[in-house]
Amino acid sequence: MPRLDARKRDILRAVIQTYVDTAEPVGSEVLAHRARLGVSAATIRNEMAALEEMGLLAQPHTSAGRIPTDRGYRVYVDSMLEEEQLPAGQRHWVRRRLAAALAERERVPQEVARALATLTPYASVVSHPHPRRLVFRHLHFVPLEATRVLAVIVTDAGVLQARTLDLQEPMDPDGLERLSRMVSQRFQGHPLGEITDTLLQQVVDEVAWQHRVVKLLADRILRRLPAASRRIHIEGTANILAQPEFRDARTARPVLRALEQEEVVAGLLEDASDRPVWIAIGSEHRVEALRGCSVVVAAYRVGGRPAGALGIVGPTRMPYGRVVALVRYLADSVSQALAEAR
Amino acid sequence: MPRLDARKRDILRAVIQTYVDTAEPVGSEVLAHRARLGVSAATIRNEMAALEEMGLLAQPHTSAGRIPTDRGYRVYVDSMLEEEQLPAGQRHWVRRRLAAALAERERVPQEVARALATLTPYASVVSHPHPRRLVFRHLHFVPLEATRVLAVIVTDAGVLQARTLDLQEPMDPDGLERLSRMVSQRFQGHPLGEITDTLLQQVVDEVAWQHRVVKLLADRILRRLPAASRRIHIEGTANILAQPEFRDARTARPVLRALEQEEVVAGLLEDASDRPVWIAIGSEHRVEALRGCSVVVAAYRVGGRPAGALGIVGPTRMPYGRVVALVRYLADSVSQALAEAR
DNA sequence: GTTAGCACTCTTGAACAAAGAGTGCTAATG
DNA sequence: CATTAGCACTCTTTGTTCAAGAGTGCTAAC
Repeated sequence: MPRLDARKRDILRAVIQTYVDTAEPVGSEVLAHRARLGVSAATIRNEMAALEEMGLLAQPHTSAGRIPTDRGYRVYVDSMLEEEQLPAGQRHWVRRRLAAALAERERVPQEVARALATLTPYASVVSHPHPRRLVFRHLHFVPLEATRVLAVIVTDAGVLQARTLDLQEPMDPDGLERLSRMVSQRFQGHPLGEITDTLLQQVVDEVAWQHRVVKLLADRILRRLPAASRRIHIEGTANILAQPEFRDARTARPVLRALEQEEVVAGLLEDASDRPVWIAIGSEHRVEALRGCSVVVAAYRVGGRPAGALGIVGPTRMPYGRVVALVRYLADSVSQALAEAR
Repeated sequence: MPRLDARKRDILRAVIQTYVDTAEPVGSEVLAHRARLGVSAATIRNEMAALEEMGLLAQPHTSAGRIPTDRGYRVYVDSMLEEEQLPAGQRHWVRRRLAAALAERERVPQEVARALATLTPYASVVSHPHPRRLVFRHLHFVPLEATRVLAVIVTDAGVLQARTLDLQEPMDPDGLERLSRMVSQRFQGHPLGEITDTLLQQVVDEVAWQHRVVKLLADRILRRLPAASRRIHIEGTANILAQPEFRDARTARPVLRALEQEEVVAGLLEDASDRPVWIAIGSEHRVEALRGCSVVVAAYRVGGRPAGALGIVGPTRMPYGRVVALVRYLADSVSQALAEAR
C-alpha cells in the first residue's frame, strides 16, 4: 500500500478543489493544466491510481476521471483544510441581521437559519438553546379564571414556554402568586439542567399546603423541559435541488424527507453539541437517508457552555474551507450576541 | 364553437379521471375501453377534438393523447365534482390526532398540517387563527426586573404572544398590575379585530398616569397583532417530489422555494379566508412560482367566524373529489375542536 | 350522427457508429 | 530510477437512423 507523500497530497487537494468547482470527474489532463503541479499528466495518472488504491479517489467508470471518496474528503478536511476568511461584506451583513433579531431573542435561531440558507446553496439547520443550558430567571403562574392558569417560564434567552393549563380544582390567586415567587427565588440563576427532580421535590414538600396543584404544575411544566427542547429551524431545503447531484427528484426526495423530520435533524444537531465544529462526511453521521450528504455543524454557547448548534447539510461535494469558516463565524456571532444583551 | 353537451361532459370527466390516475396523456382507444361510454373510439376522437377547440383539453404533441387544461379542470370541478366520503378509518384517525393535540391548543395547526401531509401526497399548508378573529381574554404584564416586563396575550385559542420587553424607564409593579386589569376588563370577550387604534387611544388616555409606558406597550404589543398573524405551518413539501410532473428537480425547485416562504403561503391562505372551500387551479391563484400547481384550501372557524385556513398544494393533476372532501372534513373538525374545549 | 378504415404525424426505443475523454501500460529519456 | 511521451484500449456520450407504437384527423360507408 502506497504512502501519502507530499505530491499525492497536492494531487488529492487539486482533485477535490476542482471537483468541488465543476461537479465533473476530473482527469489527469485537466488537472495538469489547471493546477500548477509541475508534473505531466502521465505522472498524475500514476499518482491517481495510487490514490484510488488507497481508497481516497474513485472512478465512476473505467474511462472517466476521478472523484473523491468520503475517505478522500476526510483526509482533505483533516490535514489540508485551508479555512477561508469570510468576506467583510458578509460579516457585516450577518452582524446586522443578528443585531436586528436580538430585539426578540427567541427569533435569533430562525434568523440564523435564514442567513445560512441565503449565504450557502445548502439547507441550514439551527437548534434553539437547549433548555438544560439556559439560565432560569422566572416562573410565573398567572391566574386567568378559577381553574385556568397561565404558566410562563422565562430564561436568559427569553420566554421559554408559555402555556395555559386547565386545573382540576380551583386555586386561589394568592397561592399562585406565592408559588410563583417561591419557585422563582429558589431557582433564579441556575441552569435548568440543575433543576433536578429531587430539587423540585424539595420545593414541592415545602409548599405542601397546596400539594396537589403544585405537583401538577411541576409535572406538566418543569418535568417536560427536555421534551420542549426540540425546537429547531430548518431553512433552504429547496437549495439542495440546485445541486447537480440531486437533479433527479428521486435522489433528492429521501434527503428532503429526512430534513423535514425535526427529530432527525435534532439528533444530528445533538451529536455536534460539544464540538467547536463538527464535520460529518457522507456516511460518518447516523442518518441513513442523508448518506450522500455532509453535515457541518458548530455549537454555540450561552454562559460559556454549549447551548445549541447550527450548521448546514449539503452534498459531500462542498467547499469545506468556506463552509467551515461561515459556520464557525455564525456560531461565534450567536454566542456573542446571546451573551451580550440579556 | 361547440356546446358542452352531455356526452362531451362524460368524456371530459373520463379523461380527467383517467389522467389523474395514470399521469399519461389519454387517447381515444384507451378511453373507449376503460370508460363505458357506449360509443366508439372514433366518436370519442371527434368529441375530444371539440373539447380541445373549446380549450378544455390539450395535446402535448400531435400524436399523443389528451390532457386536461386548467380550464378543463375548472369545468370539471365546477359542475361534475363528485365529492367523496372520507373512509371511516381516516375520519377516526384524524379525530384522535386532533383530540390529542387539543391539550395544547397552540399545537393544533401543526398537527393538522402533519395529518394532511400524511393523508395526501402533497404539501400541506395551515395557518394559525388570525388574531383579528380571536377573542381577547387576558393581557398580562408581569414585572420581571425593574425595567423588564413580560407581556402575555391570551385568547380563546390559547397564548397568542408572550414576549419580554425592555423598557426605557422603571415601572412599579402595582402600576403594571392595574394596567393589566384595566386592559383585560375593557376588552375581554371582544375579537381582537375590534380593538382599534381609537379604542386603544381611549384606554391610553384613561390611564394617563403612566402615559409613556402604556403607549410603548400599546405600540409594541397590540398594534403589531396583524404582523404576528403570520404563523403558518407547512409540511410534506418533499411529497411533491414523488409526483411525476416534478420528477425533475429543476421544475420542482421553484415550487419548493415558494413553499418555503411563509409570506407567500400566508398570502395564499388569506385569499381563501372567507370561502368554505377554495380551489385554485394552476394559474388561478396569484403565486407565479406555483403555476403548475393547484391549491385546495378551506377556512376553519372560531366563534362562528372564519379564523384561519388549511389545505394542500399539489400538481393540477389531483383527485379533486377526494382532496376537497378531506380538506373540508379537516376544516370542519378543526372548527369543532376549537369551539368545544376552550 | 356514428363508425370503420387508413394515411399521416410524432414520440420512443433500439441499434449503431463516431467522437471524445481518460486510462493504463510500455518504452524512451534525463 | 523516477518521469514522461506515445499509444492502444475502454467506456461514455452524442447523434443518426430505423422500426415500432400510439394516436390523431379525415374520408367514406353505414
